[in-house]
Amino acid sequence: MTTAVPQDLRRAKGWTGALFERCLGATARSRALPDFEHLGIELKTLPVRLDGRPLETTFVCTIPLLDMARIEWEQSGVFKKLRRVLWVPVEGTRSTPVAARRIGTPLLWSPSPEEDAELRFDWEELAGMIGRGRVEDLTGHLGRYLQVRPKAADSHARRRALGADGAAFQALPRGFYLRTSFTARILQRAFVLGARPAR
DNA sequence: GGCTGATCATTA
DNA sequence: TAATGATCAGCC
Repeated sequence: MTTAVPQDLRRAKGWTGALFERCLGATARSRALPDFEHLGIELKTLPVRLDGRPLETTFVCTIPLLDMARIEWEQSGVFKKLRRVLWVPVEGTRSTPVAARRIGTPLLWSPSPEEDAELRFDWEELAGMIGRGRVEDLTGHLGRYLQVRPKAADSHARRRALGADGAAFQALPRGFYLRTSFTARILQRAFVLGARPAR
Protein backbone atom coordinates (compact mmCIF):
# COMPACT_ATOMS: atom_id res chain seq x y z
CA MET A 1 0.00 0.00 0.00
CA THR A 2 1.22 3.47 -0.82
CA THR A 3 1.76 5.73 2.11
CA ALA A 4 0.71 8.94 0.39
CA VAL A 5 -2.98 9.80 0.31
CA PRO A 6 -4.17 9.33 -3.29
CA GLN A 7 -5.92 12.12 -5.20
CA ASP A 8 -8.71 9.71 -6.09
CA LEU A 9 -9.30 6.00 -5.70
CA ARG A 10 -9.40 5.02 -9.36
CA ARG A 11 -6.03 3.32 -9.06
CA ALA A 12 -6.22 2.67 -5.34
CA LYS A 13 -9.59 1.01 -4.88
CA GLY A 14 -8.69 -0.83 -1.70
CA TRP A 15 -6.72 2.00 -0.16
CA THR A 16 -9.19 2.94 2.56
CA GLY A 17 -9.64 -0.64 3.68
CA ALA A 18 -5.91 -1.30 3.78
CA LEU A 19 -5.37 1.94 5.72
CA PHE A 20 -7.70 0.82 8.50
CA GLU A 21 -6.23 -2.66 8.59
CA ARG A 22 -2.84 -1.14 9.16
CA CYS A 23 -3.98 1.42 11.71
CA LEU A 24 -5.99 -1.09 13.72
CA GLY A 25 -3.44 -3.88 13.61
CA ALA A 26 -5.28 -6.44 11.51
CA THR A 27 -3.28 -9.65 11.29
CA ALA A 28 -4.81 -11.83 8.59
CA ARG A 29 -3.81 -9.80 5.53
CA SER A 30 -4.93 -11.68 2.43
CA ARG A 31 -5.47 -15.01 4.12
CA ALA A 32 -8.88 -16.67 4.42
CA LEU A 33 -9.16 -15.68 8.07
CA PRO A 34 -10.93 -12.91 10.00
CA ASP A 35 -8.93 -9.69 9.98
CA PHE A 36 -8.57 -9.92 13.75
CA GLU A 37 -7.90 -13.60 14.14
CA HIS A 38 -8.30 -14.26 17.85
CA LEU A 39 -11.27 -11.93 18.09
CA GLY A 40 -13.05 -13.44 15.10
CA ILE A 41 -13.79 -10.00 13.70
CA GLU A 42 -13.90 -8.98 10.06
CA LEU A 43 -13.13 -5.34 9.26
CA LYS A 44 -15.13 -3.60 6.54
CA THR A 45 -14.84 0.03 5.59
CA LEU A 46 -18.11 1.25 4.10
CA PRO A 47 -18.17 4.25 1.77
CA VAL A 48 -21.13 6.47 2.64
CA ARG A 49 -22.79 9.59 1.31
CA LEU A 50 -23.09 12.75 3.37
CA ASP A 51 -26.43 11.48 4.69
CA GLY A 52 -24.80 8.33 5.97
CA ARG A 53 -26.23 5.90 3.46
CA PRO A 54 -23.87 3.42 1.74
CA LEU A 55 -22.60 4.34 -1.71
CA GLU A 56 -21.40 0.92 -2.76
CA THR A 57 -22.17 -2.74 -2.34
CA THR A 58 -19.91 -4.68 0.02
CA PHE A 59 -17.74 -7.50 -1.23
CA VAL A 60 -18.04 -10.55 1.03
CA CYS A 61 -16.01 -13.38 -0.46
CA THR A 62 -15.02 -15.12 -3.65
CA ILE A 63 -17.02 -18.16 -4.72
CA PRO A 64 -15.46 -21.62 -5.01
CA LEU A 65 -17.38 -22.47 -8.15
CA LEU A 66 -16.45 -26.14 -8.20
CA ASP A 67 -17.38 -26.79 -4.56
CA MET A 68 -20.72 -25.06 -4.15
CA ALA A 69 -22.77 -28.22 -4.67
CA ARG A 70 -21.26 -29.71 -1.50
CA ILE A 71 -21.27 -26.66 0.78
CA GLU A 72 -23.90 -26.02 3.43
CA TRP A 73 -24.86 -22.54 4.60
CA GLU A 74 -23.01 -22.82 7.91
CA GLN A 75 -19.83 -23.77 6.06
CA SER A 76 -20.09 -21.05 3.47
CA GLY A 77 -17.80 -18.07 3.18
CA VAL A 78 -20.75 -15.72 3.50
CA PHE A 79 -21.81 -17.23 6.83
CA LYS A 80 -18.31 -17.27 8.26
CA LYS A 81 -17.26 -13.81 7.09
CA LEU A 82 -20.35 -12.15 8.48
CA ARG A 83 -20.41 -13.65 12.00
CA ARG A 84 -18.84 -10.50 13.44
CA VAL A 85 -18.04 -7.42 11.41
CA LEU A 86 -16.60 -4.08 12.47
CA TRP A 87 -18.21 -1.64 10.05
CA VAL A 88 -16.35 1.63 9.63
CA PRO A 89 -18.31 4.23 7.67
CA VAL A 90 -16.11 6.60 5.68
CA GLU A 91 -17.22 9.49 3.49
CA GLY A 92 -17.07 8.27 -0.06
CA THR A 93 -18.35 11.29 -1.95
CA ARG A 94 -16.13 11.54 -5.02
CA SER A 95 -16.07 15.33 -5.00
CA THR A 96 -14.55 15.28 -1.52
CA PRO A 97 -10.75 14.91 -1.58
CA VAL A 98 -9.72 11.60 -0.06
CA ALA A 99 -7.64 13.35 2.61
CA ALA A 100 -10.69 15.39 3.68
CA ARG A 101 -13.12 12.49 4.02
CA ARG A 102 -14.50 12.01 7.52
CA ILE A 103 -14.73 8.79 9.47
CA GLY A 104 -18.10 7.82 10.92
CA THR A 105 -18.87 6.00 14.14
CA PRO A 106 -17.77 2.37 13.79
CA LEU A 107 -20.21 -0.41 14.60
CA LEU A 108 -19.45 -3.92 15.82
CA TRP A 109 -22.22 -6.02 14.30
CA SER A 110 -23.46 -9.57 14.12
CA PRO A 111 -26.47 -10.60 12.07
CA SER A 112 -29.80 -10.70 13.86
CA PRO A 113 -31.86 -13.88 13.46
CA GLU A 114 -33.87 -12.06 10.80
CA GLU A 115 -30.80 -10.88 8.92
CA ASP A 116 -29.28 -14.34 9.13
CA ALA A 117 -32.44 -15.82 7.62
CA GLU A 118 -32.53 -13.23 4.86
CA LEU A 119 -28.94 -13.91 3.89
CA ARG A 120 -29.44 -17.64 4.03
CA PHE A 121 -32.52 -17.44 1.81
CA ASP A 122 -30.59 -15.62 -0.91
CA TRP A 123 -27.53 -17.81 -0.46
CA GLU A 124 -29.55 -21.00 -0.88
CA GLU A 125 -30.93 -19.75 -4.20
CA LEU A 126 -27.64 -18.45 -5.56
CA ALA A 127 -25.44 -21.26 -4.28
CA GLY A 128 -28.06 -23.74 -5.45
CA MET A 129 -27.86 -22.42 -8.99
CA ILE A 130 -24.08 -22.64 -9.00
CA GLY A 131 -24.22 -26.11 -7.52
CA ARG A 132 -26.51 -27.20 -10.32
CA GLY A 133 -24.12 -25.86 -12.92
CA ARG A 134 -26.05 -22.69 -13.74
CA VAL A 135 -23.40 -20.12 -12.90
CA GLU A 136 -23.74 -18.58 -16.35
CA ASP A 137 -27.40 -17.85 -15.65
CA LEU A 138 -26.53 -15.70 -12.66
CA THR A 139 -26.75 -11.93 -12.93
CA GLY A 140 -26.48 -9.13 -10.39
CA HIS A 141 -30.24 -8.87 -10.47
CA LEU A 142 -30.77 -12.02 -8.43
CA GLY A 143 -30.94 -12.05 -4.65
CA ARG A 144 -32.77 -9.59 -2.42
CA TYR A 145 -29.87 -8.65 -0.14
CA LEU A 146 -27.05 -10.89 -1.33
CA GLN A 147 -25.98 -10.92 -4.95
CA VAL A 148 -23.40 -12.57 -7.18
CA ARG A 149 -21.23 -10.40 -9.43
CA PRO A 150 -17.92 -10.76 -11.25
CA LYS A 151 -14.83 -10.65 -9.06
CA ALA A 152 -11.89 -10.63 -11.40
CA ALA A 153 -9.03 -8.63 -12.83
CA ASP A 154 -11.11 -8.14 -15.98
CA SER A 155 -13.81 -9.78 -18.07
CA HIS A 156 -11.33 -12.18 -19.62
CA ALA A 157 -10.38 -13.89 -16.36
CA ARG A 158 -11.46 -17.52 -16.06
CA ARG A 159 -11.77 -20.12 -13.32
CA ARG A 160 -12.89 -23.72 -13.46
CA ALA A 161 -16.60 -24.13 -12.74
CA LEU A 162 -19.22 -26.86 -12.79
CA GLY A 163 -21.33 -26.98 -15.94
CA ALA A 164 -24.93 -28.10 -16.21
CA ASP A 165 -23.75 -31.31 -17.84
CA GLY A 166 -21.56 -32.09 -14.86
CA ALA A 167 -18.35 -31.31 -16.69
CA ALA A 168 -16.01 -28.52 -15.67
CA PHE A 169 -15.67 -25.46 -17.88
CA GLN A 170 -13.98 -22.06 -17.72
CA ALA A 171 -16.16 -19.36 -16.20
CA LEU A 172 -15.76 -15.75 -15.14
CA PRO A 173 -14.82 -15.70 -11.43
CA ARG A 174 -17.61 -14.47 -9.16
CA GLY A 175 -18.02 -13.12 -5.67
CA PHE A 176 -20.82 -12.59 -3.17
CA TYR A 177 -21.73 -8.97 -2.44
CA LEU A 178 -24.12 -7.33 0.05
CA ARG A 179 -26.54 -4.85 -1.51
CA THR A 180 -26.55 -1.31 -0.15
CA SER A 181 -30.13 -1.84 1.10
CA PHE A 182 -28.78 -4.44 3.52
CA THR A 183 -25.85 -2.42 4.87
CA ALA A 184 -28.04 0.69 5.06
CA ARG A 185 -30.35 -1.15 7.45
CA ILE A 186 -27.42 -2.23 9.59
CA LEU A 187 -26.39 1.37 10.09
CA GLN A 188 -29.98 2.46 10.64
CA ARG A 189 -30.47 -0.18 13.31
CA ALA A 190 -27.59 1.27 15.28
CA PHE A 191 -27.99 4.99 14.74
CA VAL A 192 -31.23 6.88 15.18
CA LEU A 193 -33.51 6.83 12.17
CA GLY A 194 -34.03 10.21 10.59
CA ALA A 195 -31.07 11.85 12.28
CA ARG A 196 -29.13 13.44 9.48
CA PRO A 197 -26.11 15.69 9.46
CA ALA A 198 -26.60 19.35 8.54
CA ARG A 199 -26.51 20.34 4.87
C1' DG B 1 -29.46 8.17 -8.82
C1' DG B 2 -29.30 3.25 -8.66
C1' DC B 3 -27.43 -0.67 -10.16
C1' DT B 4 -24.64 -4.15 -12.71
C1' DG B 5 -20.69 -5.61 -14.83
C1' DA B 6 -15.78 -4.25 -15.25
C1' DT B 7 -11.71 -3.08 -13.27
C1' DC B 8 -7.29 -1.81 -10.19
C1' DA B 9 -3.34 -2.51 -6.62
C1' DT B 10 -1.13 -5.45 -3.55
C1' DT B 11 0.27 -9.68 -1.46
C1' DA B 12 1.22 -14.71 -0.65
C1' DT C 1 -2.01 -16.88 -10.24
C1' DA C 2 -5.55 -16.27 -7.02
C1' DA C 3 -7.18 -14.03 -3.02
C1' DT C 4 -7.25 -9.80 -0.44
C1' DG C 5 -8.83 -4.77 -0.17
C1' DA C 6 -12.72 -2.45 -2.87
C1' DT C 7 -14.48 1.56 -6.44
C1' DC C 8 -15.20 2.82 -11.23
C1' DA C 9 -17.99 3.73 -15.22
C1' DG C 10 -21.77 3.69 -18.02
C1' DC C 11 -26.42 1.99 -18.98
C1' DC C 12 -31.08 2.10 -17.28
